[in-house]
Amino acid sequence: MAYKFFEVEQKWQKFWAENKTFKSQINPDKPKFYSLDMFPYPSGAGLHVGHPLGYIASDIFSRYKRIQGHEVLHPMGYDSFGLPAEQYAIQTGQHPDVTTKENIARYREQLDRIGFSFDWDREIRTSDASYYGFTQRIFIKLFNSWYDFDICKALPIESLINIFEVSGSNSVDAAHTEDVSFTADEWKNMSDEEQYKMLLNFRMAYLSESVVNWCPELGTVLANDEVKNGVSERGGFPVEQKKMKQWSLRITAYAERLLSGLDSIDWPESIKEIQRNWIGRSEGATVNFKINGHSEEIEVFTTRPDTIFGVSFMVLAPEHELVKEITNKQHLAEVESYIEKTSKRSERDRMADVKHISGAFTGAYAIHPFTGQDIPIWIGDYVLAHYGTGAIMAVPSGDQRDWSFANHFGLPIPNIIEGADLSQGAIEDKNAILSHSEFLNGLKASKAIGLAIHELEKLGAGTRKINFKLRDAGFSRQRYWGEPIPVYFKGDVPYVLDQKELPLMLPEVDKYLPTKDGEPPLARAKNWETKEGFPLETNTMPGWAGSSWYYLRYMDPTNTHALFSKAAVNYWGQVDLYLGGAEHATGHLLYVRFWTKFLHDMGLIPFDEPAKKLINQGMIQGVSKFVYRLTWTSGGLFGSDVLKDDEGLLPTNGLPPVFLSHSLRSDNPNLELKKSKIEKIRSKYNSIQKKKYPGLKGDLNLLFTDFGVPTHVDVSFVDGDVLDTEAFKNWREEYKTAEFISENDQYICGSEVEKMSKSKYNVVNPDELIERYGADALRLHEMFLGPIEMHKPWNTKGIDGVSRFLRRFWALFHDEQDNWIVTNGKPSDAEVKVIQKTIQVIQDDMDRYSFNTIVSHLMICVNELTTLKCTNKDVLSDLVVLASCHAPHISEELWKKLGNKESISFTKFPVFKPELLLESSHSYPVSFNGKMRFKIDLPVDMKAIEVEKIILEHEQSQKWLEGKKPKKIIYVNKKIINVVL
RNA sequence: GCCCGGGUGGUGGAAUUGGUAGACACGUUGGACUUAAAAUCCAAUGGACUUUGGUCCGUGCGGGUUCAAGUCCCGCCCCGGGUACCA
Repeated sequence: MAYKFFEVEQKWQKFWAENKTFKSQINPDKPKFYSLDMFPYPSGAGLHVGHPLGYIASDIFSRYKRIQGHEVLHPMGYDSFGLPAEQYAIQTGQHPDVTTKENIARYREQLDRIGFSFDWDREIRTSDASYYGFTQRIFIKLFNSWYDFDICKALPIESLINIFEVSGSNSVDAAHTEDVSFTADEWKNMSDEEQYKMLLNFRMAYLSESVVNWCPELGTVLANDEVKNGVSERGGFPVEQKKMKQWSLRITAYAERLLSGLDSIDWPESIKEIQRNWIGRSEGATVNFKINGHSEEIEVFTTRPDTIFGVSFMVLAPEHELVKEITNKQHLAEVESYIEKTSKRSERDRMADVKHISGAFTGAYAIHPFTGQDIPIWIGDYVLAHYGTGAIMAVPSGDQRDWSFANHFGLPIPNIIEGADLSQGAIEDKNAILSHSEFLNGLKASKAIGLAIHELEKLGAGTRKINFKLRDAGFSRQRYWGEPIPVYFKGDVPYVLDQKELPLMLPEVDKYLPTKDGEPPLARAKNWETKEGFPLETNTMPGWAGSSWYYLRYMDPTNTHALFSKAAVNYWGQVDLYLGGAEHATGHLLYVRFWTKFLHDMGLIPFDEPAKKLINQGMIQGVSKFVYRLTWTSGGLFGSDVLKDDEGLLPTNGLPPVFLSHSLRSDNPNLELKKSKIEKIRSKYNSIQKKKYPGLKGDLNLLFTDFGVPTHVDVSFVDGDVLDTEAFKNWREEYKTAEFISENDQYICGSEVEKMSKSKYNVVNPDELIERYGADALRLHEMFLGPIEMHKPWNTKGIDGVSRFLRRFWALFHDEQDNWIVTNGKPSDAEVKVIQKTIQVIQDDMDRYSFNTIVSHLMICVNELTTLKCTNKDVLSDLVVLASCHAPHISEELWKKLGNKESISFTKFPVFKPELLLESSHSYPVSFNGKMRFKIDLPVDMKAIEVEKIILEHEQSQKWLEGKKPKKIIYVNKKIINVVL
């Protein structure tokens, strides 16, 4: 009798749910372990086999930590605010809350079937008011805070007011939007409203008119990380630059800490690298250039102040605020037309057109701080307004872009590099030696940079400066389905709601679209104002708001007074293992670090990084299958060379579609086969058509080189590469009469690895696999596919292997009639060795998150115990525990049958006893000059000198020694012997 | 272009940190059991020679270090990801 996975799995899933087996609590007697999955957005499509991959891995590890004696927090929830539900609402009028709840129910059902050890009592949903009320509370905290660069910490805004009152703005280095300067007296002379407005410049959440990524198609702005290649990440719609008043969070204040914090966490190097690039720290200097005939100065940022003597012109971004000021009359027309031209070009056009050099001369000149020479000031779109200061000093000898610009416009290229040839391009090498550079002559960049800054500082013309690419995070979305921002306006001035008024509930609206005047959907809500009648903010928060702190809420999900209790954060602490996709590198994973640092500064949590260890699970790709429909059978009127009557036109409507098997697509070597098959179809078509259209003259002329149009076919109709033609015919009405040009009586499909998606019909649904093979088999198989971090195509065939393993596992405990055959008593030495070896390797593999190799070792163990005909209870008990993380259902059942009352989750991981593995003899591989030649069995405790003697006298050795004496004999771990000749 | 990863049988992938390359599985082939199929079990399975005892070659390519290299070093090629006038 075979193992009946269906009953067993249902039984235990029910048991775990009813007994709340995986409930976690603050337990000071036990070490804690927090294992977290990135919570899903509940989309309408449900789960495919790719989704649970990470959940299975984290579940395995959670179960492992549990039986290692940890109190494990392993929660799950839903990131349930988001665009798709809203798009669906716009189309159907269905409230996003309704669809979201339906989708969640479906997700839950699917998740439950896989046998996860989640503590469902801690479930959270970001779209629940009981959750987003606290997200709003964090926003208020951000609004009421400022960042002090002197102590590198965010502080309550009151402390900034104190500083202003005592010593004005200049004694403090506060993160800010606009440069301002005032004394304590000036501050005190401001009205309350003036003071309030001034503070807005320093808050961690601030409102500003800024250039944003506007997506007209989606009707909302997008964050930088939501734009890929100039189009929206979701939907791929074009994105424009637009000036809008919107909320931003001052993430740039944390740039330095976000960067240095990466060194303290065990995250994949690739993610850290992406974040480092995104933050984009560069060290250099700002240099101020005076302008001939103007009072203003131009400030530039450069990483190479050492090349200052190579400056031969300056370039401002077309949007630079000084451009209009300094352009003289002769050049005004040209400059204005250039600005006009560049402003029309979208970000995307500019990106596509990098090599085209353009610019215009303003007619103004700057003054070199050291030489006093005149430097022409140009504008050009290769200088970006939003990086650095929006202006550069151009050094054509040391920067390729400056060189190209100079070359294009015939500007001088002064040489400041010893022995350099500048005819082909700039010399960017930092090891080059400087010349024609006064006090920097003969130096390399490494020395010269510091000296140049020093001299600039002496002149008051520059200062050391660190610059970041990271931009503040836009926080307004013109959307309905998101957290309302808890802000109201008195005139133009924003005020936050009092904490007591939270949650600010999402209002009902008649439509989920912007208003006629282009206001966001919330503007449609009735009475969208405070009790006093002040209008509320109509923007909502972006998708990443709720996910930036959810891991903290899991610790204390039902707390109604606070985000979480002190006791809970102190006990559970950081996430120990965080599993999720790498696509969130510059989004979620950066924002969650930002909010964690902020909440840490507020004294709410004792740590300032969210997760110690991060693993990115790879994507499971779909293997799409294709059929190839002969072009002339795709219906309609054909007037091509392919199909002709005398008039050149033939109706092919109603003729059966014909599909060409994959290898017949190529002419060789199957051309003859293909010809004869197509010939058959041709005569058949002719006779049908002649009957149908009696007046038809001539025959169909068919080309044999028709390769067929590749068409996606549902992967469930394909076994290996062979198409189930009957299932295919029943798929769609138009295929009912389909004919197939097969090879060896089989229709072979083509295939390609692609992302899993509904439209490609390559989605493999976990439910069907569970029905057929069981949840344990699915879990084992997903792990067995390969290392967790790797992208890999889904391969259903392999699931037979783990399915067989489960049957063999079951068969260790049962005879053919399913009778229990486990025996008490002392295990044999061989049995002990097998299980001890397995305990050792599985523990090692667990500790390095190598979940795929554990499956192999379980298989090896079961195979070896089967060979030994092991029925010993102690050995088999250990084995069941080892298997319980990957295959919990079958293990739980066997555990019960072994006579245990409690769930296997409450047992202990088997103890590895190395002394039980000691061997009395060992098989030594013997090599000569590194090449393995033979093996020899010898006692382990034999002395080295005796071993050498035996080996050298061995008849096999004579061949290699040829009578000579060996130079050296090398032992590796006393196990491998290499004889050096 | 720049910055990260990676290239191992027909396939997915092992190789505990320089020490018996190809574990484990899929697939394929042959066999057993069956009226038959499925299921199950057994055997073979990197390549080339071969006197059947073995021998040689093999981890993208070319060099190097070492008694010993998939692993370390140098120079290429290819694939995947990130990023892109970032001064």
